[in-house]
Amino acid sequence: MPIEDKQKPQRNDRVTIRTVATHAGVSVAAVSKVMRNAYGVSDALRARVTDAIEVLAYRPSRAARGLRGRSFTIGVLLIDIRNPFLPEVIAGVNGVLAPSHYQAMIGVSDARVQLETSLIESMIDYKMDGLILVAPRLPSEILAKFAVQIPIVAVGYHDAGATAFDTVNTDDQRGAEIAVEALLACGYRDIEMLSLGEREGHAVSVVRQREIGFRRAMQRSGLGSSAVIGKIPIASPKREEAMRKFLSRKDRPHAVFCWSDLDAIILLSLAMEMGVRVPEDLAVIGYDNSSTAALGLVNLASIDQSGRELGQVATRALISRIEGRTSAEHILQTPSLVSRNSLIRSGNGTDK
Amino acid sequence: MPIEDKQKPQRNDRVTIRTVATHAGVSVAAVSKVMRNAYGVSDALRARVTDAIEVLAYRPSRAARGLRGRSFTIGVLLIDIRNPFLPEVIAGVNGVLAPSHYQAMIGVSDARVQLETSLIESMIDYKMDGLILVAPRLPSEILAKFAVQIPIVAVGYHDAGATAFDTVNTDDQRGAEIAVEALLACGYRDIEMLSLGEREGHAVSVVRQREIGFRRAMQRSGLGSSAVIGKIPIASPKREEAMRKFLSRKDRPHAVFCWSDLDAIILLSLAMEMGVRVPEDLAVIGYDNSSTAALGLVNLASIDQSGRELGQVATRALISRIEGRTSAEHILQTPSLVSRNSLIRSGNGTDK
DNA sequence: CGTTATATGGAGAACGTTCTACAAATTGTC
DNA sequence: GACAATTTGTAGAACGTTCTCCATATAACG
Repeated sequence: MPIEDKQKPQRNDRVTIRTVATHAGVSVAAVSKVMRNAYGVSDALRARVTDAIEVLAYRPSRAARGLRGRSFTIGVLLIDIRNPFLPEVIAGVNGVLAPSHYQAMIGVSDARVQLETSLIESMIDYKMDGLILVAPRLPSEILAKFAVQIPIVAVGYHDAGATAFDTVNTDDQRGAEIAVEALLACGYRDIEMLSLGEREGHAVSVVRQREIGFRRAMQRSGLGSSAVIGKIPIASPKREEAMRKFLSRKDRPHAVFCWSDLDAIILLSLAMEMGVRVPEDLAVIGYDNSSTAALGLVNLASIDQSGRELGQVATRALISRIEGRTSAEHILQTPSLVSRNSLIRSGNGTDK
Repeated sequence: MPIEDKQKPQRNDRVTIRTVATHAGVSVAAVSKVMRNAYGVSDALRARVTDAIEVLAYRPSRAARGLRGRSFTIGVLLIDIRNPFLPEVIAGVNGVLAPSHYQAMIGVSDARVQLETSLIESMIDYKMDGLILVAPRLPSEILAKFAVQIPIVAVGYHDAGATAFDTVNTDDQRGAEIAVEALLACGYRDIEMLSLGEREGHAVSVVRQREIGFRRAMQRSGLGSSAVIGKIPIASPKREEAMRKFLSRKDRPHAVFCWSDLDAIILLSLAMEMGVRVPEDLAVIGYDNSSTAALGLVNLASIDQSGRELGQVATRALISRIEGRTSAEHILQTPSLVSRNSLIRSGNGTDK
């Protein structure tokens, strides 16, 4: 009688690659080969293994996969889940990923550098196959350091000089120019930009890019000297306070370009409260063309950058990088204007 | 000369538990003990290991951890990232998790049962420690089956009879009652509810609960016979079409309770376009008290359920379950009314 | 000083994959 | 029919943890 009878296959109830192998009467390696559809599998073998997988409803353990090879998961890092622009990006990512065998896991950093770092590290520690970082706060050098360990695509991060990772953006400078051009076309000359407070957003952030575009467009029209950029704090209630101050200024301009719909919509609300008519007293144009902007009640003109498309493009870039590309790619989409009543009172408006 | 010189510690550059052990001059097991602060570690040993971890900036691999023990990650499954209510829940989850050593990973199912299943399975395969499912679509039996494999807390899922998993909800029946009571208090008698199309939302969903509450409150006031519930499709453009039809009805009621702010806000917009005055011609009350509802432009009365609190409570429940609780908990929070101009024209309104 | 508790550290077997080397079987070639 | 080339399948070593035994060293006790 053999002492070595420690062959107790059913100790646990989890179906592993070993269960499949036994059931199909083949080796573990064979099953693995079929899974990865590697070279050297006969049709007969493949069929048997596929059947066994089907019957047992086998799912490979992502944890184990991660330990050895790929985990078939890509991590998405969001700076802030509240911005209605971001869900669009996610939708784009999921759309591209759906037919593939990859899946997305999302982390939310709440714009804290600390948390952002630790989430990126976690995703690396999970052996995820690649990362899409949306509007990250970390400086380029740090990202480059991470990019050595894992393929990275940054979205909403203007660093065309990066060699270690890819970037996908809409041309925010151009977007701001379009906004200014639209205001100019309506006849406004005194145009101000409401931007984000100094401490938010670094040099490569979308905000600063939009400022550059704003300045350039104003300059180009000979209005360079009056190209004022107001800085609005990001958090309540200081934000509202700053906007109220702006609205009640004696020398308030007749047109304003807000760096984001988020701010523009609040500005619209406050304007209404304070009896400032839009667009008669003040024309407003935002950025992002969020779903709220499109509401009849709001009717905010905005610069559209398709978040969905951005997500799609970023995902495709990431996959190509995962599959071996090493040279950096820097993709720039062109934004477009969506004109609405906050810019100029249109025919189908509500002022009958 | 020994043939066995395969001791090449620096083959890869990843700092593993082995690197730490070598650096500290102790065994791998010792380091692991310190990490888990298990029994049987002297202060001296702990200090040396801690130092080594610090110096080497060691991070344990989540993949490896998952394979053997816990991964210190909890999965959050969102039905839809667009609903502004959900970010609040995430904020609550992150808030509770931040000081702990747990981290949240989010999956977005886009309300597809297929994707929801596969995401839950993935999270199990990652050996996550627990799951928070927000408004899942899967039937209770399926969730129970998953709950055998991993601790689960369902949010926005009314199944107080579930024994395998916990639920955390606001009392949606009560919320609807509060809405009706508020409308009654303003003197409205002909009240309709605009709910979600039949095919969306199952018996345990929040929508159906709100319908029950609506009916009960109407019945209680002797208005049971006129308690009409209209069903609005969830997707554009059918949604807008149905709402337009409602707004142009000859027998349109004077007050309407929308199952969600999402719909209420669109209704408000269409009402404005069609010249239906709110609240003079039609009073509207929504549900969720989303940030958009609070905008001065919108000014939508709503039932507030603190998403943040829901997230916090759910997270705490999950952690206690991970730590061993096996009896099911079913938590019910009480929602509250936030009155605004869409309900009744208040003094500080804009109609000067 | 011998015996027994107790505190401390380490060996080594999992966990479920991937993937390199290699063996065995089959086919092709002269 | 001998040999090489090719195809097909398998053994078994990683991967980086956790955690159950064990082996010591030290303290306690008579």
